[in-house]
Amino acid sequence: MAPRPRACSACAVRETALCGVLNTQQLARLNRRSYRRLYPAGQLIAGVAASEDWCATVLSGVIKLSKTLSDGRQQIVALLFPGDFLGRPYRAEFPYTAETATEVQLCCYGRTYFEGFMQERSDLKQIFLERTLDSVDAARDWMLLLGRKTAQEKVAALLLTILQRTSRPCPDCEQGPCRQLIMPLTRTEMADYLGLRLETVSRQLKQLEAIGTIKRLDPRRISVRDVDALAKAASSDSTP
Amino acid sequence: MAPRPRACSACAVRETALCGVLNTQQLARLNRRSYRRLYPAGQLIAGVAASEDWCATVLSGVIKLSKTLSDGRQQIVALLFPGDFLGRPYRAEFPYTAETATEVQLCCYGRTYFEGFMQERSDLKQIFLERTLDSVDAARDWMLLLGRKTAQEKVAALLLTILQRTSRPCPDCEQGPCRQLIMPLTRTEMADYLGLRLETVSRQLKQLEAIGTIKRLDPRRISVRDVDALAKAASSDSTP
DNA sequence: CGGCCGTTTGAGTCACCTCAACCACGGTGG
DNA sequence: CCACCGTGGTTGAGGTGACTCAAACGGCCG
Repeated sequence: MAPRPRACSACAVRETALCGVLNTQQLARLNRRSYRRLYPAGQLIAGVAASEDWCATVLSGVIKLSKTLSDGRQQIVALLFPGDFLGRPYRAEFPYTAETATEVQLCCYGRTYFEGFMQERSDLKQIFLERTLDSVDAARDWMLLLGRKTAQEKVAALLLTILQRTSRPCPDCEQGPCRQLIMPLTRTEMADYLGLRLETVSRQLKQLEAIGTIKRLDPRRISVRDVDALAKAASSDSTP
Repeated sequence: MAPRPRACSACAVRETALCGVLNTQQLARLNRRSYRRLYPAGQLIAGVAASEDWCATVLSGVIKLSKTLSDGRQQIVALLFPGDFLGRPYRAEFPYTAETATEVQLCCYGRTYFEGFMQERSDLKQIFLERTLDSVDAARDWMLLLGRKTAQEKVAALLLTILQRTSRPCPDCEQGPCRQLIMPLTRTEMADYLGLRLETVSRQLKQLEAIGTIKRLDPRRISVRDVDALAKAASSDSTP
């Protein structure tokens, strides 16, 4: 459940994670206070009730952050991919529910220790700040989607996001406009992220397939025949 | 258009703004490099095309940040009230459209100067970071509203937000459960913030009045008869 | 084989949108 | 002083995109 830390130099997210700015010596210090955790898919990581005194870097897998209304209505407010940061520094309570969408591996640190480390290493804090600013932008982009886009555009936009965050070449047709993606979310989760019902998501996927933009290989695997058409279907905002 | 700076000690947002953490000496230094701007209501402050090299603290009034799709669909992604920060440090492009909802007074600084000042005064940067983290939370709260709440709940939630951010005692009935608010937004703007149409906003306001939760004094002035009922109508999230 | 889970598909409904008329208010100019 | 607009808000009638309910499908596992 908590394997011993391994060398940061061999870390899968060495360049993309926050700690990418640290030199080897600083990295070694942080490493000594870090520990790994492995969660199966569909597991609660951090709730709201429990005050969370730790934070982490995602090494592998996908985490969903969600908020729930008292009557059960749920909204996924963010997805965390490898290299992303999980936690809420400077605050004991974590204001979301964090659950694994797939199997997830984390590199964890104590929250206050990490805060102290940021205080010392101002460049780390700087990167953290810039990432937080990016999170604001991402959340606001998604607000535009939730408030103003049609079901069709929402589903297309989600496919695009997944494609960008987990780019992998399509085994059939190397490079070119065709790409394959593996959806880390169930239909219900996709709906909870898009502010839709699962049936609507399913129907929109069918329609995107009907117009030739994508092809469903199986419920989880989707081949994007035409990335440009998908981007057009998503009305990727330009904010001119 | 750009009155000379005045003493920070007499500033209306002295305690609530970012610069509240600075001591008088540091404040004086920042003050020397700041200048004020006054905008009438309904004015474009900062666009997307123009690279913005300045940022500011809101002294008075309300600013809306919005994003627009190429076909004109618009979503307001945030409202800025007195004491709030406007701008995007560490980036030349400002990713939103900023417009005044009411008359607005700003205290402006050069963007790179402000960045340098944050670098020196790490406690300023700290506060800025914590505010940015709060912005993420606020945006995600609104995502829940946009994705999962009904028109009725959305309108109620907006009234609550305005009430909280611009609390003023009701002239008729001092304290008690009754409060009055002055809506800084038009119906169209309310709709753009809530992901609705203006007609729907108008109808929901009527219905909230019909059930006795609010009373419309005139289009801009609303008396909240029962704040608890309004909070209930808004399904204020608990995330249990 | 049988049950379960996630997904798909269909039919009917409804909350919100669209279109359109009307109203109240404030400014302008004859 | 009043006729004339223009703007923002309200109200009504009708339409529709997404939801609701329900059934059937397919893969997986015991």
